Amino acid sequence: MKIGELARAGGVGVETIRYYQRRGLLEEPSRARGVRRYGSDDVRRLRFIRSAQAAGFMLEEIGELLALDATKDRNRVHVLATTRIAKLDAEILRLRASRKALARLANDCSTSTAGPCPIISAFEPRFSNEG
Amino acid sequence: MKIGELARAGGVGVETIRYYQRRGLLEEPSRARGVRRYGSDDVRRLRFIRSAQAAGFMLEEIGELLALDATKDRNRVHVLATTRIAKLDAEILRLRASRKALARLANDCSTSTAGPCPIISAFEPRFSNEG
DNA sequence: ATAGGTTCCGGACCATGGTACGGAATCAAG
DNA sequence: CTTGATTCCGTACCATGGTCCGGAACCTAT
Repeated sequence: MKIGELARAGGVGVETIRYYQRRGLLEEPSRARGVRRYGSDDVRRLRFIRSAQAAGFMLEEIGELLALDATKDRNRVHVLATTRIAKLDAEILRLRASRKALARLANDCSTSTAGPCPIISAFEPRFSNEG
Repeated sequence: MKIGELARAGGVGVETIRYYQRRGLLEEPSRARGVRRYGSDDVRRLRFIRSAQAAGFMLEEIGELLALDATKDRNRVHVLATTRIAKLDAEILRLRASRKALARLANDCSTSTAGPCPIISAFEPRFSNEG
């Protein structure tokens, strides 16, 4: 299996494989006359990376997950997961607050057809504070 | 008012002001012997930028908002806002999906104390597919 | 006048996760 | 054996929003 096949198997680009190797997420495989040869382990590892990414882990954390032992290092894995959940929660709250404020403004903008745009006005201390 | 005072008034760093000027978000103010002098308009504009950022707009969009007229360009503002809301919604859904999957795994990890870590296993096609 | 704090400026650098480039070598098919 | 696709490699570049650097000029207080 050459790099292009691995990339297709994992749904990523060739450059991404090479990037993961530089990052240490994928090992440098054996080579036949200079050309890297991969096996099913590499496909699994690549899919692990994509799964963990989908769960919100950063590549650096994924590197640590890959280095851990599923049987021995459960505590550490659990810490990584709960930390990541906390970060996801914080980010979701932030986005929801933005969403809410913006939705209200957009609604005001639709209902009131005269005067200055409420969205612009809301951002302008000139209108809301100074008069 | 010099750049440092403006920065403090807006709760940002001096470099951020200069960056916004490079980006065209803040105008280059008049100068006294080479030193930029700012007024309350600049503080308002800076606060506008921070407010719009808090609502999830990117700097490029904020540049457009700043160039628009609150009275004439209501339609355009409304489009920018609803587009931004859609992007926020998509991002929130993505994060919530990650959050949900990860929370379930972390819970499994807490409840089952034997065997391989469910979080690692969930990412490993080896465990879930191949046996 | 002089010391210390600010400002000015372009350009480099940070995180994050890739993507693109260009020339050489190698691989697979005819 | 030739042709065209693929691989290899280091390096530069992309988006996004800044942050830092270093040396020169300026500003303020004493």
